[in-house]
Amino acid sequence: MRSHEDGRTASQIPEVVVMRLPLYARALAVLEKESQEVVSSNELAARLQVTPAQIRKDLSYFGRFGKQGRGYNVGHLLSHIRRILGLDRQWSMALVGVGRLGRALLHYGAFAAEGFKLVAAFDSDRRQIGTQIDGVVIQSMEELSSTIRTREVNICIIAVPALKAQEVIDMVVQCGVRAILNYAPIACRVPGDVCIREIDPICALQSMTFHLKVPRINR
Amino acid sequence: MRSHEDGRTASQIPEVVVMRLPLYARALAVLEKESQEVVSSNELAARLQVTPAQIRKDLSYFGRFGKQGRGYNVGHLLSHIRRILGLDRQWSMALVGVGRLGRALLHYGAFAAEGFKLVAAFDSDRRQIGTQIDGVVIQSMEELSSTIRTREVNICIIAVPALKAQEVIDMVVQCGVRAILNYAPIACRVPGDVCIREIDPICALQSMTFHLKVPRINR
DNA sequence: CCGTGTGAATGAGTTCACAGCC
DNA sequence: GGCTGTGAACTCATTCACACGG
Repeated sequence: MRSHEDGRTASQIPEVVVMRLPLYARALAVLEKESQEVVSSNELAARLQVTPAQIRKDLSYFGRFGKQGRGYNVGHLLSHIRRILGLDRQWSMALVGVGRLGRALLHYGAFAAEGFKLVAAFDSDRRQIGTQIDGVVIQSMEELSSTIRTREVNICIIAVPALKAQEVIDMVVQCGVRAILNYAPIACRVPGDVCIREIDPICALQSMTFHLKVPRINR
Repeated sequence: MRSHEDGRTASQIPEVVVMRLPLYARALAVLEKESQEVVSSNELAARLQVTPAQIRKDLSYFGRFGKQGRGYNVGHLLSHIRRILGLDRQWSMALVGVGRLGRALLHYGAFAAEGFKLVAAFDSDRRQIGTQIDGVVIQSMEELSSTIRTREVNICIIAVPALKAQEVIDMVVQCGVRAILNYAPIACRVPGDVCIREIDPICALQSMTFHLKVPRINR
């Protein structure tokens, strides 16, 4: 269904592989904190509940990081993966929609801890504009375009009601944002060169109940 | 020919298919609200950014819901999907971990609106125990086991720190919970008959930066 | 004609299995 | 002996294309 090639951007690395790298990075960070120097694909796989072959194959897309007979140096592999993912720098994010969910996200410390800095927040509610949450001043939607450009925002978090989401997404895409973390429960349309990830707990719940439905045999 | 919705064996339906059904349900609910009576796989696909064949194939795992030359009756298909997913009933959830994130989840109205009722909340922080948030009294971890059983909790939401998550998950699994929505940033181990879904915005961000990394050519 | 339902064909992703190196 | 890196084999998922029914 992908509309058409835009050659240049189209990475030949499977998206599933890219999505697993952060998991590897996280596990390696734990090992590093535990002062473990070397890890085998077997050990890493056991921690992550995947197969060792999966890890080796995934890594092989990017280079040869291991030593035969020994395994991977934890620190080296971690910094390689971080560089591959672009985690060796800070990223600037803007939040659109400062309702309950948006406020919770503004307070959420883990983004900054991982190098994702929330530098701006926007809402259409006049009463909120000008107020400050965790050091971020809430701005009007009219200011969105100029602020995103001047503050060089790379990523937008969408936390507006479903009905407004597509419109807001179109706006931020128009401003040159190419990565969107979408909390709105909607299947939205973005150009092929824009990356979007959905956070949708309702869908997650609704797909789990499919399995619960069947009555338990041995309780 | 596939076994129909009430088979009781470990489902032979691909998990990807199950995970798409909630999206179909959501789109159909919108159409129903718009008073549209009939929809073709083509139209539905256009709304959801998937292929029409995908939708038809997915639905064919569960039965034959359409009419040739016409399409699907919106209301009928929606109620079929809801029944397939087990959304034609209420589900009881418990929240473990009432930190900032947990509190935000307790306030979140959409769960209840979709038939997922938060009936209990647990935390290890003594100061919080006994206090009430949105009608739910926060209980101690010691009460978890008995409350989950007496209140017949089907689903647990995990919102505890990463270091505590596996331990808490083991506890709730021990209490017979077979569905877990995990907000803790950890790859956790559950028995094969337990369904778990991860909500992990950090991973989502970290996999998007892979694509951002490449400098934009035409800004 | 139009659109579903579905085998068959294609494509993507995972696992196997082993050569090669430490 | 142990473990990586990787083509080949295999499994799983998506798309095609068309027979069939409204």
